[in-house]
Amino acid sequence: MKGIEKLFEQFLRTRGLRLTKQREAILKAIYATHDHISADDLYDELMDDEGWSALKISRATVYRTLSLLTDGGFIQSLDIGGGQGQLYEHVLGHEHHDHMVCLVCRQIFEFHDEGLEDLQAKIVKKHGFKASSHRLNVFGTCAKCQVKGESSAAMQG
Amino acid sequence: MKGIEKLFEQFLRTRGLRLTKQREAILKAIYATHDHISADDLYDELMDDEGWSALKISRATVYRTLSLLTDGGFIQSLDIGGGQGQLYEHVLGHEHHDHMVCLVCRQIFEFHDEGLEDLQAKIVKKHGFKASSHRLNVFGTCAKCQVKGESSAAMQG
DNA sequence: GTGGATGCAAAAAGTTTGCAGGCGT
DNA sequence: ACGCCTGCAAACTTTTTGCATCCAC
Repeated sequence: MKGIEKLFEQFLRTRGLRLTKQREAILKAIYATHDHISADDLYDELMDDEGWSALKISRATVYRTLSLLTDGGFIQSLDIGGGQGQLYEHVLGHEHHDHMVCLVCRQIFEFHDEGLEDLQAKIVKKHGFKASSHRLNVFGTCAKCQVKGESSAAMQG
Repeated sequence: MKGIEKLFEQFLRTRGLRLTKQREAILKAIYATHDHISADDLYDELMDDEGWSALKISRATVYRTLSLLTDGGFIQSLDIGGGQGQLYEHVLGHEHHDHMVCLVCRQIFEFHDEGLEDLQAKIVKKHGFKASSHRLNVFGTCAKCQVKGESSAAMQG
């Protein structure tokens, strides 16, 4: 965690950018949650967490910093549809994974399979494409909601 | 193509909805292109194609119909990032595939691999998740842009 | 004729940008 | 002190919605 701040500072330095309190707070906040969070929710969280202090953070700065963090590879965004815009998650200390999105409860589950990654890489390469990243989102119903679904279906007849 | 219109009509009927000229035109337009198109571009295209006729179509109707078509499984949307909103593509007569997005030229390439589909399905099921659909987007550099990249890199260095 | 569908324009939601002043280096 | 960074508010983009009118059935 401290290491990440160091890395961020280095990243900024190499770009001739400055480490400000706002940027630090945003980095911390997004690394403090292990959820997939929207820019707006992150802003709200920062308002709560930082409310007691004199530190003020505007939405604009949140967006600007999020973009910066994405460039630096500290976070990545995903869009799970439903028109709520981008969700962000931190990358460091949280290796690559794919997502299963439950369409009933909107919860997001992560999974990872090395064999799948290898096969994907092989196929893409076969097409002459040089992959730098990928995003696999599976939509459906999670185990919990499948059970709930059955019981409510039974109630309906 | 005629068959698709029939299917759409049936779909509307089962929902107690009506087949209007606007809906027909939008369906045709999205099945006429084999590209991934945004709502706005589709709107523009409709304005051109239908400009000579008396048929008027508003953006609102485009969005409403796109949503209807997605519900009916006639089209599907994807978001390739870059904040240009959703892109749509037709589904019928155009079986499931994944996407490779070239970050240089922004072109989208489609591919499909049965083995990959099977493996994905197996893994997801293993997690107790019931998948209804999935979206795999691979980001990177297409073959053409790799070549271009090399030559421009050579120029710079 | 009736109720769903449309166009228009305003509203929403998410994100970006211009500018004057603040602050990290 | 320099000039990057920030907050603010306005602008922008994409999509949704309210309402009076229109038209498919």
